[in-house]
Amino acid sequence: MTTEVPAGLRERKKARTRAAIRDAAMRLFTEQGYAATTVEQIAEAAEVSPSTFFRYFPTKEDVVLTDDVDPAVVAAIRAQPPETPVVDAVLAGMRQVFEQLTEEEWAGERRRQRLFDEVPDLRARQLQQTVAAVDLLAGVIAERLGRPADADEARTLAGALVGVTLTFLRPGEAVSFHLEDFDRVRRALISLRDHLAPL
Amino acid sequence: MTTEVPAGLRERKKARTRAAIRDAAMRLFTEQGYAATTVEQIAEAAEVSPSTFFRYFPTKEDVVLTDDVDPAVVAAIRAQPPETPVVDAVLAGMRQVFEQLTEEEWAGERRRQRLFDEVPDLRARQLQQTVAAVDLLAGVIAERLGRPADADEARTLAGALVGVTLTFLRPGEAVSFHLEDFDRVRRALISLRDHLAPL
DNA sequence: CATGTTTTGATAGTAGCTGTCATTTCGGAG
DNA sequence: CTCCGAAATGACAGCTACTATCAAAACATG
Repeated sequence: MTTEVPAGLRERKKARTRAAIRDAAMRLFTEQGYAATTVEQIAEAAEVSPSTFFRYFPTKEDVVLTDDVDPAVVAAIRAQPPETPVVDAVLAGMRQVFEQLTEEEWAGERRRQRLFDEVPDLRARQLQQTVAAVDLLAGVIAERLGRPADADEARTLAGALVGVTLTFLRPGEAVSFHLEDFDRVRRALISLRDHLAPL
Repeated sequence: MTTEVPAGLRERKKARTRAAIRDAAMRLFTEQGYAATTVEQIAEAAEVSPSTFFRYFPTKEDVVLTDDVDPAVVAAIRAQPPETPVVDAVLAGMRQVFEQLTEEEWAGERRRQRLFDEVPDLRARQLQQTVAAVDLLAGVIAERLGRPADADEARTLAGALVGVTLTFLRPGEAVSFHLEDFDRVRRALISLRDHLAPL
C-alpha cells in the first residue's frame, strides 16, 4: 500500500530482508505447497539462518498473513462526507480502496487467497483477522453515529456488514471485488433489510 | 446433548476412553493452562498412550473443540412452524436450545469459552466452526424461503445473523444467553434494519 | 475354543518453535 | 578514519506436537 522509504541504512536492510524472506516463502509455497515447504528451505532460499526467519516472522503462518488493506478501508470510510448514511459510507470506502489496488497487488492478493483456501490453518488465522476488522469497523461506525465506541448499535452494524462480506469471500469464490460485486452486496443488504422488517 | 447409549461393548469402551481423555485434558487445562499442558501429560492422566490420544483427537486443539449445539440449533429452527417469519424462527430456535441446556452443560460451555478467550489458536479454530455454522444456517433459511441452498439471499441473512451473534459472544462478555440477552439481540437487529433503510 | 478384526502401545522420526550466547554488522562520536 | 556501543545474525541445543509403522492385546463371531 503506502510505500514509505525509511531513513536509516539499518532500517532499509531490515525491510529488504523481510521482503526477501516473504518473496522466497511465497515462491516456494506456490511451487511445492505450504506444508511441504519447511522454514529451513525458506531461510536458505532467502539466504538467512532459520533463527533470523523467526525473528522477522513469529510463525510460519505469519509470512502469509500480512494485511494492509483493512486499515486503508477504515481510513477511506473516515474520509467520506459526514452526511452520507453509514452503510453507504462503508460501501464507498471499501470500493475506493479496492479500486486503487494495482494489478500487481491484486495478483499478490489472489495468491494469498489461494493459500487460504488450501490450508485450513491459514484460513483459521485469516478469520481471526477478519473479526479484528469488525472492531475497527465498529469504531468508525460509532464515530459517525456519534456514539461511544462500544455501542451495541455500532457493533451490530459492523458485525452484520462483515458477516455479509464474509459470505461473498468464500473459498472458491472469485475475489475480484469489482463494480458488479458491489452491486451484489448492495442487493444482498436490501434483501436483508426486508427480512428484518417483521421485527 | 442427546446421550444415546451404543450397543456393543467395544463402542461403549471407546466412548468411555474418549470421555476420559477429554475430562483429563479439561482438568489439566484449567489447572495449569493450555500451553503448559502436554499431550503426554493428558495421556498419562487418562491412562492411555500418547498414540491413543491422537487416535481419538487429531490435534490437541480438537479436545476443546467439540460442539454439539450448532446442529441442535439447526434442528430447532427446522421445527418452528412454517408460517413464522425467518428471523423469528431463527431466534426462537436458538432460544429453545439454550434454555434446554442443563446447568452442568452450561458450566462446561463456560470453561470452554474461557479457554477460547485465553488461547488465540483455539479462538481461531472456533471461528472456523462459526463460519461453518453460517453454512448450516444458510441451508435452513433457504429451505424456509423455498430457495436453492446457495441463494445469496439466504447466505446473506445467515451471515448477518451469525455476524451479529458473534458480536455478542466476544471475549469478556458473559455468555449467559438468557431471556434478556435475546431481547438485546432483537433490539440490535431492529437498529440494524433501520440503518439499512436508506439503501 | 479358534478365528479374524479392531484397538492399543512402543518406537522412531520430522518439523515448528524457543532460548542462549558468541560473532558480525552497523551508526555515530571523537 | 577509528573506535565504541547497540542492534542483527547464526550456531547450537532442546521441547513438543504430530506422523508412521508394526507387533501385541482386547474383543467379536463362528
